[in-house]
Amino acid sequence: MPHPLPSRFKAQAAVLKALAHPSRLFIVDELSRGERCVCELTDMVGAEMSTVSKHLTLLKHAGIVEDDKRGVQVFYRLKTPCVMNFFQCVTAVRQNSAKEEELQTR
Amino acid sequence: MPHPLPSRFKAQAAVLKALAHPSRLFIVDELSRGERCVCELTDMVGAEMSTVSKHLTLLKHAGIVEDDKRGVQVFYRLKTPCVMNFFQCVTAVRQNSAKEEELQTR
DNA sequence: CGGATACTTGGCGAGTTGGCTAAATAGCCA
DNA sequence: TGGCTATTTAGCCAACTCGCCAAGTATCCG
Repeated sequence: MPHPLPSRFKAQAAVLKALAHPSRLFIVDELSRGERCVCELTDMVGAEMSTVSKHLTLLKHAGIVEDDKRGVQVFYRLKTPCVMNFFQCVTAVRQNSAKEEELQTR
Repeated sequence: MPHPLPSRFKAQAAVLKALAHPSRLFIVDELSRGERCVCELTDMVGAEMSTVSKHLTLLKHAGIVEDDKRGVQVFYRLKTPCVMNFFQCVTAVRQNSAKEEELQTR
């Protein structure tokens, strides 16, 4: 057994994995504009509430969001606002690839 | 059918998904210090070369790295240097969660 | 040419993900 | 209490991921 990867990469990958889904990315983007309850997010995502609830649980376990029960509703909000910084770079990567594809045209 | 998620989230999620694996994160981190050939990365990752090659192909398709064959070797390098900005925020999320867990101790 | 080295591709198996429906849980109000 | 609404949990299944080994391709060199 040569080298075990530093556990730092495992932990970082776990956070990225939590973000690596269109619905979860949408949710994070939406929460960057303020807290939302599960039913609001459910309407916007366009999936079953149980599915959205699972996505939120996953984001919570990854340490990206936190929740807060008020009456019969549960409100979620971002725990680490800088999460949105991701988007800038992800967009840069995408535009880069788009440009490449255009150039290739072979 | 209520709302289809903007395709922007799908594309962004694809990039994050490519990064969301410990070995690939390690590779990207390593490439941020300069180009490397597959055999160098293989030694460092500690997996079969075929496995590392597959990770590199995946990163290439995501538009994160590009390659360059020189003789019998293939060198990979980052296509979008800002990819490393991710790490700062991912680390912040992780420290945030670590703190939470410490506080909870219930 | 044949052989060695560097890499990629194909295929398989174990494990994970993500969606759904149905059932359970919790809070509010009559 | 019962009924209604909001949410989570459980269970199922199809699809995907990731590792390995084996086989294929490409380049260099003798």
